[in-house]
Amino acid sequence: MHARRLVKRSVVGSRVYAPAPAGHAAPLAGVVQAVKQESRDASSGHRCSVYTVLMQDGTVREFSEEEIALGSAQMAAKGPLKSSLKQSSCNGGERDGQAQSQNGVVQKGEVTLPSPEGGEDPRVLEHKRTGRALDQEKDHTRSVSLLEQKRKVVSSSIDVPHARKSEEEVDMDKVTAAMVLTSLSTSPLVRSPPVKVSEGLNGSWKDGGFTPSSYSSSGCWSWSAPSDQSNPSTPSPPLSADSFKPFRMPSLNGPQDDALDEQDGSSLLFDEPIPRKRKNSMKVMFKCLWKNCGKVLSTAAGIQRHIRTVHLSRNCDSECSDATEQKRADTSNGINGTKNESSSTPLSRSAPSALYLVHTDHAYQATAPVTIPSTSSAGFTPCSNSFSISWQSPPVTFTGTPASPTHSRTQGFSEQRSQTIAVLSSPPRATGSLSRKSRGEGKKCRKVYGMENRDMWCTACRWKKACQRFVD
DNA sequence: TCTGCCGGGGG
DNA sequence: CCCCCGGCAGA
Repeated sequence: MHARRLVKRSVVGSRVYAPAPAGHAAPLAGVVQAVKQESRDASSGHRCSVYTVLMQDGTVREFSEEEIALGSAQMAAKGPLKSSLKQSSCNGGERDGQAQSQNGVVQKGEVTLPSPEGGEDPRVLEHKRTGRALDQEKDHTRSVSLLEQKRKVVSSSIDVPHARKSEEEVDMDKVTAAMVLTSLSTSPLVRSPPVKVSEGLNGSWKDGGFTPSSYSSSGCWSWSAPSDQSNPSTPSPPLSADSFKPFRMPSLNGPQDDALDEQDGSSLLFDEPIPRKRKNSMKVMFKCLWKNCGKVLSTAAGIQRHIRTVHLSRNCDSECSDATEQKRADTSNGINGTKNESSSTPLSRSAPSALYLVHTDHAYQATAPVTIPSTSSAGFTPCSNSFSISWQSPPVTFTGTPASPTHSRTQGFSEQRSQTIAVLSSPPRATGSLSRKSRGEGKKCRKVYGMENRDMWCTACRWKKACQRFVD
């Protein structure tokens, strides 16, 4: 991912020549605005990229890599981009390109250290070429070698955009403006300002400092809608795909981007308000993400009722007796469902849903349980002045340290991804001395998935322990 | 006999 | 700590 971004970054902003549209004789020049990777064949590493190009005439078009390369070929003198594109993908034959782009996994050494081979870091070359192109176009007077030097310094650490920026500033004015326009017109997402993870999360989520009351004095973890005035230091529910990431970080072993990549559907399983886009222009809706449901309601109460009645078949507001409730949900949800109920059933009022996606199937896999104090009422609770939602927490035992690096060991099991940290507070089963726990009669992983799908079993089942997924 | 899972053990 | 598995015991 790093690598992919790297390459993209090096292409974005470059001037390219796209094939002439019908009726035009000459290729059109444009500026690359964005690169999309389209993986065609994961096994062979063959990838194709789609380049969004802002054309001379102001239109934005998308070209496949071949097209752009062709465009470049037509303007033989302007080779630079082609060469840099080559690195980025499609011709997966090149070992370098492959190593960098495949699987989105980055071998740190490869990327951050200067290339061992006598020559230059591929990126240096690429950059040099790009730089030359710019020279041609804008009479850039910087010498290539200086650039190279600079580049090498940078490449010995993490490649960061500003290194490039400093050297292309002039050009970037124009390009940046174009990019902004383009992204505004094409991107469905509103880039929300980066959340201060360190303040918002480290302080309270990690290190056992996790306290339900640390977010607001009212005890409600809340956000207001639609005026979006969330307290900067208060983790708010996910606003966009982007804003998901900071929240997930702590639970996903820090800066591993590939870990982030894995997150996707699983993080969307909550009845979260559908991302609000712009101030005053969006209505907050709640979508039921219960398997095969997807009902959308406009109020939290509505969705709450919906879940209770439709999915949980119950009307009680009372003591949603955590454990049993959770078990029920577990049972009816199957693999992916365990998270749904974290919204329908109180899980943790101060837990931003997105953060607690990782859950361990079994208590004994976790460390340092933290007990969340119980509160009486359940479900969504409107707070006083602004519309808000809170997850009231039943006596839930949080097993596992949310931010523990060791906890997020990658195991490659799909199940792991769909786990949620919050595990039921199983009322201490078989309290000590007592005899063997009576056999649960519910379906267990073994029954459900069968021996052939052992991979899909919960960890406990795999270990022949008491099933944690289909708890009776 | 099948199946859940406890307890023990290997790495 | 993670994981596997022998073997017990309930269905």
